[in-house]
Amino acid sequence: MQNRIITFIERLQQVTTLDQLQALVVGLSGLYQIEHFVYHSVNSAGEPYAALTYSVDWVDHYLDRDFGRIDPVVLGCYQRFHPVDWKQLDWSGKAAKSFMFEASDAGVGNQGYSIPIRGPNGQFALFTANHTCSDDDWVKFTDEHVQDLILIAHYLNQKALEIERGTDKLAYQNLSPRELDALTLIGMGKSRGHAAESLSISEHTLRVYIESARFKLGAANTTHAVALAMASGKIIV
Amino acid sequence: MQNRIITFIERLQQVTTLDQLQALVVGLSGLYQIEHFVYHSVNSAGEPYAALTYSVDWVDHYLDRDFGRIDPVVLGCYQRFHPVDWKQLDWSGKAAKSFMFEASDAGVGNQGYSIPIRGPNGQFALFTANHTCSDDDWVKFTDEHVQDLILIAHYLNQKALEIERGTDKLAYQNLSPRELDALTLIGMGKSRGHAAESLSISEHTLRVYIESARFKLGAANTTHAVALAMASGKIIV
DNA sequence: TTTCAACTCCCCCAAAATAGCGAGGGAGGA
DNA sequence: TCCTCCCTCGCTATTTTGGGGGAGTTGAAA
Repeated sequence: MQNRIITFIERLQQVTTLDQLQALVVGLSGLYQIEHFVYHSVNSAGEPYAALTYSVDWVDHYLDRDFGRIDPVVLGCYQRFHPVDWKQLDWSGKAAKSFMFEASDAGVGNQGYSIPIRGPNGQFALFTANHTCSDDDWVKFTDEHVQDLILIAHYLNQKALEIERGTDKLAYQNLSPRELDALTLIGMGKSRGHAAESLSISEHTLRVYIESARFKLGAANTTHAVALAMASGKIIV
Repeated sequence: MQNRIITFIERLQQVTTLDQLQALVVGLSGLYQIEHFVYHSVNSAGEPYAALTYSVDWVDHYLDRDFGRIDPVVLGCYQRFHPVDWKQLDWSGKAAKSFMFEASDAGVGNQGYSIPIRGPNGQFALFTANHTCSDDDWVKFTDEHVQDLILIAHYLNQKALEIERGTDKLAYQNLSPRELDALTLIGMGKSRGHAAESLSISEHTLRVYIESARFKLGAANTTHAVALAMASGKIIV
């Protein structure tokens, strides 16, 4: 069934707004005869965006309760590269279990398959197929369509980034090489004094870099600056 | 020609070492009748790895001269998500031009198409197809095989990460819920006092969590602890 | 040419974090 | 039962950071 992915790409090419992207994802549901598809993304500024077929109530509830911090799908995929079947995830833990029940009540199917996608500047997105069926049927579906799903995830994210870039108004500040060096060393656990020594500069100069980086990142303190720089992929410790 | 990607995946499944991955990439060259394929990756520890068909001399020269810092392909792809034809990149600039001449002398073809791929913890990889031909022929090839190339890039990176993960020995310490809460709030830029307030505990108690987390993570200070917890996906700020 | 951003260095002092010593109650496993 | 881990709280002294002043060089872009 090569035509479905082609159909999808043809439809995708017509898309120019986030609303249309939402409609496209809803259309996927019909195309593949799968109950739910979810694309959701968190960009470097921490602004979330989603195009999905779940009920509005469930989405509101999810955001309201900040379920992103306990959802095993999100937590599990964040550290993975390869697509993951929900059965492989860690659903033990009280929070995860009660989350699962709530999700189930809200119409989320028992089977899921999620693909993590990452863009520049620490952007992270998930593309999920969700359905209600037996384990065997689900394995059959996923085995048959992994490649389609990977490509759809890729193209969806590409389009989402494309649309967002148009509307992206935050003049994002680039950190200078020295600022990055300083943040990296501090993030590796060195004190200002030691970090300065490593860079062969005075402790004061290092402090200037940290302060400047903090200012550019809008961080409240050094720890925050390191966390923001890491989250946006600017530094790796 | 759906069979080629299937052939590739079949071959990939036999791969268990980095040497075999190298051989697989060389094989791609024959499979698609393209002069060069390059997969190269930089993991979170900053260790590079590459599987490619360029000459050893060129690779050595490239590494020796630290061309990764001026190569327009690397620089351009680092800020992009979508695959990019080399013609779209910025080849102006003295350094880029002389790099291009050197590459050309070393047997690198005039046409290129590169796909950026990103994994967890800031891992970044590039998959490139390189050939010598006319612009028209190249557009024809890329148009026809984008999907194959995207999938190959994805699977190559998946395999590379899989092989690498086998060799990673990071000791896994579990942080308690309160420790995670504390680290998360601190990572979001709160001071100890405010974080304690948010958790409705005394500032002292919060301090104990941070210290305990620091100890478990083997971190030198709070900033380091937050950085380590983020890098290992334990917290999301 | 001017301008601007990045890089480098110095002072002082208040605020915050770290390091050391404690304590006790509750939940769960050996 | 005992032991261990988690959660909670207090005190004091020392070290590290943060915020406020400055000032000079270099190199690239406008």
